[in-house]
Amino acid sequence: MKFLKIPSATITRLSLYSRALEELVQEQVPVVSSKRLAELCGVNPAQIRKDLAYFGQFGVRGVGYYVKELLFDIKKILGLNKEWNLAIVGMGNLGCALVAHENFPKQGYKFVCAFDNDPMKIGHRLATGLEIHPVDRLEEVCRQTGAEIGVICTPADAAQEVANRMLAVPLKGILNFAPVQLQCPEGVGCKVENVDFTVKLDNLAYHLTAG
Amino acid sequence: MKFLKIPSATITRLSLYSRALEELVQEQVPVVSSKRLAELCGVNPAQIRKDLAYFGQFGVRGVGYYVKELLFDIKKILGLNKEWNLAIVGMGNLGCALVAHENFPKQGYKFVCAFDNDPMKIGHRLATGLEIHPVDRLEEVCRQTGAEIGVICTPADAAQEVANRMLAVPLKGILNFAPVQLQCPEGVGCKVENVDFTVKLDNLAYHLTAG
DNA sequence: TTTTTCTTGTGATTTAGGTCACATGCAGGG
DNA sequence: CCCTGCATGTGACCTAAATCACAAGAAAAA
Repeated sequence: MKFLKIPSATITRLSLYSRALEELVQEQVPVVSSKRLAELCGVNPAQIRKDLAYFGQFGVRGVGYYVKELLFDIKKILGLNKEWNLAIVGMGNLGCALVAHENFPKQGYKFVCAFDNDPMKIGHRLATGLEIHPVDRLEEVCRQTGAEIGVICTPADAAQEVANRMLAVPLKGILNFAPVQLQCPEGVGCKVENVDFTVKLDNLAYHLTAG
Repeated sequence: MKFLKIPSATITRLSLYSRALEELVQEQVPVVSSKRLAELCGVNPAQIRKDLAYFGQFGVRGVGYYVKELLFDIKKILGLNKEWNLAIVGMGNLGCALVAHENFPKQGYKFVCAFDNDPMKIGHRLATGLEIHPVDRLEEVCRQTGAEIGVICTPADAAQEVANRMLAVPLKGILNFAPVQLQCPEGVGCKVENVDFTVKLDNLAYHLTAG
């Protein structure tokens, strides 16, 4: 395979494939065809083969893909063969829910530090044992704890300020739950992903209204 | 403007524009150019004009767009000129956080009923006064309360079952926080939107690893 | 009134991504 | 050992979306 720019949609789908494969591992299915996997993920079979082709050859012609092997390979591609350290800012309802959420550790994501500006919360410990630090100390504590990815759960108007601090650490990835478009200076190698349920709801509202 | 299929990416961006315009209304800015709005949203100016062109003409040449008017028009296009009733299933940490989240009412989304299967939770009332019903009664309570959109916050293995019940109500839109690809029968006019932070995190992990 | 400036609206172009279709090659049966 | 069946891998094709570039039109200045 030649070196090509990999569509970001491909990465997103790899994540979906990985999830479906975990399921199949559970069910002790040894082999899966692109056809079957495509059904499970709701995509086109050729799409799967194309996506995988960016990274090498993983299947056996006439047979399909060995589930365990393929899962291992995809996880390796995505960088999920290591544990990722997360820093979270904004310990409101949503922030606390995320820290407690079981899916993160299951996928190898670990919260290593937490921040908030509310004096009532600072110093308090969460159920997981995580202490809440003031946002002032973000750079310092992130470095100490080896945080690699930042998670922003603050209100919209605080998010940019927090993002700036995260860039200063520097964290190289930000998962943003605040409903704002974060402005990241060019060239700073920081990838931002937005989790935007308001936007998703608006999509639903539109389709229910118009289509 | 002729009748064209509208890209779903356009709808997503309209939601972004709407958000940025709310901001501008706050700041009492009367007029905005596509150039300026594009900066705020991190998109191409022509993109904005193209997106709006699907729905009509909203600007004044040489001037720009009147902020309040445009906001009103976009909200109307998205169907946000009414209140939407939400039903939520799965009152764990995440579910409770969402019900308490201030952004939903701000945008005209209102939780009208809540469900869980845990006997410890059923009958209990949330801070908002919302009572938790057993999932068995989903169809009944959804109809009574006029729920229009379903929100799924259950673990992955319960999500499909819940979705099926929602289709039976019938709800016409589902916002799915569970990490599964919900299977919706063809022809049932139900739009599913996935809020998938695991996938977003995986994207970050990939970029930090490879890119 | 005429000219200049500015920004929209939109056809043309480019780019990117998704789908198709078939040759390739492995496995199992006769 | 050969033949048949099956699923991958991939080049060719097709579709859709983003960007460009410019004509049209409004307001302000001269």
